[in-house]
Amino acid sequence: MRRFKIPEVTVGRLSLYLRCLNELEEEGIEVVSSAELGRRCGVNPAQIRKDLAYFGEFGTRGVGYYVKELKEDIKRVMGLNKTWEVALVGVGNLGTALLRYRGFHRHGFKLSVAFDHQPRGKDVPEGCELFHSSEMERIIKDRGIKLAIIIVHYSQAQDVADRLAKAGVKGILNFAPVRIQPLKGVVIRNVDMGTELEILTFYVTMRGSR
Amino acid sequence: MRRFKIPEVTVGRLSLYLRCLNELEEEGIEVVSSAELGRRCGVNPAQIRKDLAYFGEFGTRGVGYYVKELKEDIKRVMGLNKTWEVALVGVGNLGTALLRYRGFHRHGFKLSVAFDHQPRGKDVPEGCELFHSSEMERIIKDRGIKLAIIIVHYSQAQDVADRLAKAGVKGILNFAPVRIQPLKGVVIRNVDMGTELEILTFYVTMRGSR
DNA sequence: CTACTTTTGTGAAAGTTACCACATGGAGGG
DNA sequence: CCCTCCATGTGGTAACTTTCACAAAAGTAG
Repeated sequence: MRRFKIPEVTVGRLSLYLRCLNELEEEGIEVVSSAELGRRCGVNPAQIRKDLAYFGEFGTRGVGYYVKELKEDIKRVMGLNKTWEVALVGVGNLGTALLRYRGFHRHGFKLSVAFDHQPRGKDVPEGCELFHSSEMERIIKDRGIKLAIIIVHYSQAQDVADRLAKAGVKGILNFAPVRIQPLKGVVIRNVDMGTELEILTFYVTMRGSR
Repeated sequence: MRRFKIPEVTVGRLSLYLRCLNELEEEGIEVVSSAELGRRCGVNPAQIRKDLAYFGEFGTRGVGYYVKELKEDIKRVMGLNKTWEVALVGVGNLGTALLRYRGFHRHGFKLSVAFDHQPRGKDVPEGCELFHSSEMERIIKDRGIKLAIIIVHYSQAQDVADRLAKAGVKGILNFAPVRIQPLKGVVIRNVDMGTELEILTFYVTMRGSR
């Protein structure tokens, strides 16, 4: 089982395979070939085999992959064989919506705490506690929370990230439209919805004008 | 000005440069070198020059780039020198939050119509009209809307996408956790927040265990 | 006008990622 | 027990991206 330098695209595809395997399981399919899996999720079969080969040998030659087994293997590899507590910072429009988003729970994430600099009057769903930002470091440290979602105004995003890192957070999902500067020992992913739309307009404009 | 096959990463970076140029402009900086721009947005200077070279020559040797000009050039290249009307399908938690998200407007997008199969009692912001899903094709066709955001239950996403494509939509931003099957003449981008968190856990788990 | 400085634009090298093609080895039948 | 079948795992290569390094061009000073 090799360890170092797994391409990010590979990791993204693992997540995709996982979703596809769940569907297969629901359909009662027990064994799947890389060809079939590839057809279903739009990935070249050789690509799938290479992706999996980074982590070991999960298939059986002449047969394929046992859906249930492969699912568990991928979950283990990705660290998804446990529930992760996630802190959310910034309880505005989008923040509130994300707290209520069921998708995260399905994936084994629990948004258990939220922070805002104006918590008064704000409403969070059952199972989530809301605190003032000033308590952020303390609570995250106490609970040993490793993942956080930043969804504050872009001018505050870097500061929040720095504080989260200091409190022991190891992974940050940033929705604010700024690239957070790399922090030692912290993995950062930026989701920029404005950019996503702009990429669309680029290709739409281009196709239209040629 | 070359045209074909611009890598997606390049387009994403153009959007990043644009954001950075806006900041420079606000700071009153009129000229910037690829070195300075690169430092600010964490991109190799040669990369920036290569990215821009796909579309023409925008700089002045020995000087750099005129911030205002480059900004306009990039906007033109990306098709952002106009306001785009965007349709949003699925007015649930996240859908509603996206309708209220100011970020899109800043980028020149106008979420002017929304659709839901249960529009009754749902509240959309000023400047946005809410309709029943059954009117989707008609209204999109009538208004000539080219961009849409899908944020419905994953079981309906493909069907919605097919209908949007038929109605003349050319670009789809899909937030539902399914890969939409490619549609002829339509650019599709998937934003999968579950996957984003999973990629984080992968790297966090990996770093922790080595 | 010339010499010098600076930063672009770009050919070529290095580094990544995706894909093909086939040897390998497990499963099952005779 | 051997033979056939079939899909995996993987070496090699093609395709693509990033980075280097330098010639070319523009501005400036003497």
